[in-house]
Amino acid sequence: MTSTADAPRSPGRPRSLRADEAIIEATLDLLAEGSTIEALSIEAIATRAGVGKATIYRRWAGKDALLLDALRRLKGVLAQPAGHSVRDDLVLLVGAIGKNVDPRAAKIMPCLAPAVNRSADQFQLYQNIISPRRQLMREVLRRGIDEGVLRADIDVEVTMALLTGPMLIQRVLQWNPDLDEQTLPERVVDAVLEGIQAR
Amino acid sequence: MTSTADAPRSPGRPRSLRADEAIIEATLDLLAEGSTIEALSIEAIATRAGVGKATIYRRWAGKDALLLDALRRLKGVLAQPAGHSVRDDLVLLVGAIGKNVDPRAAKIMPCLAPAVNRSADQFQLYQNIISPRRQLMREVLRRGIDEGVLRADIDVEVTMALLTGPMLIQRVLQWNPDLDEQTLPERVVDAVLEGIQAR
DNA sequence: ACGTTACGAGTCTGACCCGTATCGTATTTC
DNA sequence: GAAATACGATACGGGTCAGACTCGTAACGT
Repeated sequence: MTSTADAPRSPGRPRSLRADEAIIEATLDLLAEGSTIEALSIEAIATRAGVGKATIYRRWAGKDALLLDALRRLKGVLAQPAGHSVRDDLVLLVGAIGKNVDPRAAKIMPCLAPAVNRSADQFQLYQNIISPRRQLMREVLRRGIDEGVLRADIDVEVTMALLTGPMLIQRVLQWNPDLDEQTLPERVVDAVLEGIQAR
Repeated sequence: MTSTADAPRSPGRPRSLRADEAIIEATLDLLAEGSTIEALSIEAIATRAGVGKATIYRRWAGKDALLLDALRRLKGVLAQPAGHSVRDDLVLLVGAIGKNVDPRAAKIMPCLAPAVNRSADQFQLYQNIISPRRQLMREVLRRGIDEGVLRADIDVEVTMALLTGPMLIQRVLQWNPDLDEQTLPERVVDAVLEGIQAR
């Protein structure tokens, strides 16, 4: 959506790539600093980026379009499971939940929760981001079943929720301040693997 | 914070209880209809409640104070586990997650996620609401350990996250649209009890 | 009856914001 | 060098909102 020029040749001054960058960065910075999505104003972004408002409107139709591009920048690379031990792969994937390359992401993510449930567009964007990660975990679980490490009768989708949920509520909602986030992935995976029932 | 009169005796016209009620209800209605917390204006609340703005400012210092009172109203009664089967009690508690007496609660809850992480006050309010529920689940788990139904070496806090997380991400974030919310509590509890590992 | 306080409705000032337009200037192609 | 397009800055009309204020009225105590 941005101005990546594959246009044949345009006369006149070309758009500044630095302005593109500055606008996106300013948007993410402001969000990470505590501004909520709707409190975020184009004016504030322009000021922060050292850019005129017109420069923003020349590139994006409005706040939504800009946010879409800005948030796209946030989604980190997918974790790549090693493929040896199912248990270790799951620990890796669970540990990667809510952990993006950009440190600002952690602050921004909780803000998206409301938007996600109120706008179909944003819900779609959200699903686009998480569904490849779900797929990754799904494959590891299937592999575990094939290898006989996991029971064949488990519900894969429920199991994914089982693994993802605890990590997500902790990282996004700070559900239980006393839980140690560092060791949580390991403990979650092991607990789900072994169950809690006496036997 | 409201005007519940335990003041000795005040001269003049007493505050209208109906106004209190109408204001709170209007606030919750507007939130449930899709307004976000910060898009919510005192003016809109006053209009909706059929009340003058001054009547609101007479009772609350500002939007935050009003919201605090309004949201307090939302938190439903605690589910009361029967105390017979640990498994059934857990299903009950897990099923009660995010299910409040007020149907508006489901729509409003996701909006709180961002607020919770940005304001210490609201984080405290949030913890106040969920910590008694956590305690309830903790007791059931401890009972299970005492009765020998659950393993003695489980980490109770992690186990609670295990049970709560999947339900919460589903109800609040609609994490996986394909998961059936009705049967989820049962399936989560059983999966956590039995584990997914082949044996 | 009278003072006190609350009521709904409305007004007013000062913010802030959106999205557009218009400056003078800078950078590119032809 | 001329036309075209970009730039940052700023001004604009139109809008919403917070809070404090003012009405005339209503409900309470003494």
